[in-house]
Amino acid sequence: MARDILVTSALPYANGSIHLGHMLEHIQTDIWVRFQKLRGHNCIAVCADDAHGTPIMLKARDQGITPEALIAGVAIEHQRDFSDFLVDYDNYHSTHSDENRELSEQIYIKLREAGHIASRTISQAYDPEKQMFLPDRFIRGECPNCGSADQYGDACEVCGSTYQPTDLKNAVSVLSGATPVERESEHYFFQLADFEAFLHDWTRSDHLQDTVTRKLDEWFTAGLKDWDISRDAPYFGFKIPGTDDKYFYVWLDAPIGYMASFANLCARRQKEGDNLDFDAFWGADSSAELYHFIGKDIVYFHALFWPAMLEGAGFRTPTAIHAHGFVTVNGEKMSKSRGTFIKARTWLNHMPAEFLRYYFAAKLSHRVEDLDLNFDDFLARINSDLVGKYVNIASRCANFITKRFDGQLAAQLDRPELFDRFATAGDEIAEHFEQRRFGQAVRQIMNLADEANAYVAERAPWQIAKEDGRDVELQEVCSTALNLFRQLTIYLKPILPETAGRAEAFLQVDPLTWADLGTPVTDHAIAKFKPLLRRVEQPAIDKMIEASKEDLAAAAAPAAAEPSTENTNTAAAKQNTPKMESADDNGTIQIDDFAKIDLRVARVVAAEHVEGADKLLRLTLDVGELGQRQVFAGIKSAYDPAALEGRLVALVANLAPRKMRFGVSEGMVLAAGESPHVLSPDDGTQPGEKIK
RNA sequence: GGCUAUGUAGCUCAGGGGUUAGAGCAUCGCAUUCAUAAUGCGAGGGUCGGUGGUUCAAAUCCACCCAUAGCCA
Repeated sequence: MARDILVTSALPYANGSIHLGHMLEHIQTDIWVRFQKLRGHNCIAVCADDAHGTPIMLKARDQGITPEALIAGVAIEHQRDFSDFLVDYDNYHSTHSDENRELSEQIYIKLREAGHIASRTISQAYDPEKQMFLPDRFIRGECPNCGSADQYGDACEVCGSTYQPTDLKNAVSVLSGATPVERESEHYFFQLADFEAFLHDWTRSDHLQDTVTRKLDEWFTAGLKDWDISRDAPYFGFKIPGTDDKYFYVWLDAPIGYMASFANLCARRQKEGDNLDFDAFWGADSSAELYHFIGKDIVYFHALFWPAMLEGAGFRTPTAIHAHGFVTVNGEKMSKSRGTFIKARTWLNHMPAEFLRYYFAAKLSHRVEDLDLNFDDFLARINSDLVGKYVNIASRCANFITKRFDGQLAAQLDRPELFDRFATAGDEIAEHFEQRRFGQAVRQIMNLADEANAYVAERAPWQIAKEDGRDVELQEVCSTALNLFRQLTIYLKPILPETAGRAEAFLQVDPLTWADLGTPVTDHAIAKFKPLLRRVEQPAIDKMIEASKEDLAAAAAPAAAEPSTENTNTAAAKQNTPKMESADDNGTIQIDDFAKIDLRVARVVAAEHVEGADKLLRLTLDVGELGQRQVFAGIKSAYDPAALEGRLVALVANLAPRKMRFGVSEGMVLAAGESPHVLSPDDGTQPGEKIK
């Protein structure tokens, strides 16, 4: 029976680029989701950018743009990175969205009405110059315990003691250098202790890994405290209903972003005439499954606050939280100076996405453990597993079929019992995938690949080929091997979707699913074999590490004195603040509103028809400093693609990327009229220049 | 500092109170030439972070220590 499954990855924070730490999570989510889809289940994956909080407000301020413009640009970048890593979300949204505002307010109000929200006045460090309250990480001073200089407001990196920011000696604001003053402010608190009994039970009822449950015990032992869910203006986020200058803390509305992204998907599907019911997945009595993939650093948000919020507001709670460890590179924490802080884009510039997918899969377990990306191991593993074992099976047999039998597979197999055993192995492999023991699944798949190669060695088709009268045998042996290869392709498909696609093209079969395991392809024409994967070479790895170092040098210049609130892996720390506002309901807008639209000159690098699309052309645009963009424009009726190449056009560069049937569209080309006429800047402008 | 994890062959990892501790890669030998220097067969290599304890028996349980990672509303 098909299961209804909703899966999420943690929302990446919208103040920086996606890196390998993020990829560990998004890749494992994607593999699991693809596996479920391959098995025929109704599995939906959603994600979003986490767009609120002090760091984003300050970064936008630094760059002289609105937070909206900042997060719109980051959204485009994030979605391109995921898409190019073959991570396929059914919807990718933003926490700064109407859906999220509505749901956040709704949940807050329900919690308040149920009496779970308290308010009281607290005293906090305040920057009199910047006129804002300071999150702990924005204050530095001397440790009250050991006296070490230049320590953060929450903990000393030298002696390890933790304290309140007000305890720091000679404290200064990181933002202005001013001495913080104490100031009082009213804050709102979520009374977590109201849910003590519920959470105690929930955390030990198979929703969590055992180690996570054990870790959470300390929270119960210490006693559940109130959770501060408000922040003072200035803040970038949602205003709390019934207040003028209080905002939801970013961690309040971030997980609600899962729901918002799903709600957004429901609305989209509805427009397409497809019914996807929000309540069927989120209602208190939902029978759908709900899984959150997260990093170990944000366990308590997802395993305590989040279920309590959902319970308190009358929604269903997660089926399970899947926590994972962090990425290390060559045995050490990712390091910018060593060139091992590798961004997703840098990887893609030097290495196929699937190689990282395979390597992560090969080493992932269901446990909360860190995963080491060791490049020597990586190189050996990709080349020997994928090229030497898996692809080699097809590579060494295909030629006989092509040259001696005109590409035709035999009518029956040489060893059907071997084929059957490969199919039977699927039960155990599926169970490993299901339980997220990807490493064990891969190990088992590679054992099968070894067996397939041993079979070929044993039957030695190259020997048979030299002897007259053994043609049928030759054809059957090679057909058997190719059918084993096809089964391995099914097993690897969640991990290597692109390679599987090439293998399907080689075998000339429809997209493979798990259900195809038991039936061999016989009496069937295949295509000429072309290499499915290329080996990894050491120089490519060296170049990637070099490029990561250069990345850092380039980023260091404009970065300025902003403390990093995101740790090296998943999105984490979020903090306080400001005011934005646009308003005006009379139809006019302010110059600030116009400034939100990032209009750019772009040159059409390539234009082509899109197969299956009536109105669209696929444009590849050079946008100067913003790089290349793919845009789908509805101008097929008016333009011959060839005539567009080389032309300058006007591009809305910060339009949220939109996933279309044919790919992701990363912007909008301006055009006028019914049979559209593309607007062109005069000659003399350069791609990437701002239009204002 | 507290807590939760991790520490097994050169590398990456399985295993987990009981015969000689496993795999892949790397190394060495042999075979093979169909294949992207791919494949097959075989060999060498570790006393399982350290110390102490429980037990007839510990890599496997317990305590402490060391190293590493994360979290501390």
